[in-house]
Amino acid sequence: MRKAAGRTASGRVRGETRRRTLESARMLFNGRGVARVTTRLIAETAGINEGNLYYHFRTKASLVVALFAAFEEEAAGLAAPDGAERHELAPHVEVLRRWFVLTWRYRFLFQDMAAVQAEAPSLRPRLVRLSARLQAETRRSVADLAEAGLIAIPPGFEEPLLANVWIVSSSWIGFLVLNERVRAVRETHLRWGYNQVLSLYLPYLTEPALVALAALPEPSFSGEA
Amino acid sequence: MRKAAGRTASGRVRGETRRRTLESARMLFNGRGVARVTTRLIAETAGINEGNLYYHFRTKASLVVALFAAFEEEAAGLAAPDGAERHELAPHVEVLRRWFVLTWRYRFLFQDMAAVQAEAPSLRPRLVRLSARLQAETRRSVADLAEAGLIAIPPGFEEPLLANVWIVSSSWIGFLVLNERVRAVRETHLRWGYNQVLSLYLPYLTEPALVALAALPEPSFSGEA
DNA sequence: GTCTATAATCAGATAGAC
DNA sequence: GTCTATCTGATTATAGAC
Repeated sequence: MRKAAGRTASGRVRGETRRRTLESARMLFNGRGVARVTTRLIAETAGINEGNLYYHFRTKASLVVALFAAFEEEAAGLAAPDGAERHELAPHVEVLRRWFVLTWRYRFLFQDMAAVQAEAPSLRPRLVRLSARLQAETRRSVADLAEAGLIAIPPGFEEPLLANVWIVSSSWIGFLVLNERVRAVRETHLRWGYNQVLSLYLPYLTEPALVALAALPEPSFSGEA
Repeated sequence: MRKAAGRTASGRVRGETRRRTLESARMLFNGRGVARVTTRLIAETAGINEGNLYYHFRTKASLVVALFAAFEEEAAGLAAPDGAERHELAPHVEVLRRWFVLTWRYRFLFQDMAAVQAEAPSLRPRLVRLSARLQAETRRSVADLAEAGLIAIPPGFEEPLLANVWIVSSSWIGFLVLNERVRAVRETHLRWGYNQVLSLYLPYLTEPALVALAALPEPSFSGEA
């Protein structure tokens, strides 16, 4: 029997095991936190043997690193609006929405940041850089909106606002998990978090911005696991 | 040689070992997270043997539970202003300050909530209750201030604000740890977090409240470990 | 109450056959 | 690439002498 193209000796699609392992790890990390997920469980969930897992990932930390790299790559595509769009509200809001969908898929990175750094200390500078980049882009967004007369932030209020945006963006899930009995978080929850962040900006939006915001269609948070 | 009153056969003050063990555990948990602190390290820090630690605390979880109980007890003393004070700004702000000092001492409970619940699942309902109680008191504070004309929150803005107050109050430390190289956090940091929470209220304070706030003396966050 | 073993468990990781 | 078998080390916890 001839080997099909792109398949291994055991008949699997090349790269499939690696992909499935990462996917299992991501979902398990999201659900129970990095520290409480064993390589055994990841292998089991991926339908492979633990020894095989270690063939693809020589350490548990390298799994975490690989997932972070995937997140980083997706996050790189999330730039603040440019050109003509800079002075409109909608594109800025859209970036926020996309950021929420992305961070949701990798929520363990934010909910469980301490465990992530304990497991893979080498990620620290990359986490710091990511956070810095995103805060810088948020700052630019706000500046763009201010230029366009869509937001008006009194002097001295901007820095605390930006910090709170980051804090709420990365910690709202913990609130839900504690306060509601949220096990499987769904579209409603994602929308809830998004609205929490929006509510931070609300007091500073000008009348035209509020009108534009009300006119926007409800954002979609199509339910990814 | 006669045994001094209140001392054990080995000459220690009664209850001392237990107290020192708890204190060591609290500081280690604050510094490195519950999951990364071993009973060995706690015993070492407390200057006792590991076997001895297990004489005082039969499980690691019971250490966590004991610390939570201590926190709960201190938190019970933190009630929202009552009587005539209800309609003044200062007492409400003072409660916020005291809350910050307290949560600082037990910050591992908030920074590391997942690990706490993993270690001592029985704490879950107590954590939920505590969170509910504090949110209810915040809600009452806001209602009192609104009655007194010190704060004016548009309809629909209150619930998101209250949630954000909780989120920022319990997650601001994570922001600092990621963004600054904060190892030993000090008075400045505590004040920073306090100001972050205050900044959430700021857009809704009325003119008299802003005047009263400006007149208040700088709050003190005397440096506890 | 405090110590010195030591047990029991379990996670991460490796060796080598297939 | 995948599996079986096994090692190593760390960590919680216990038994029993002092």
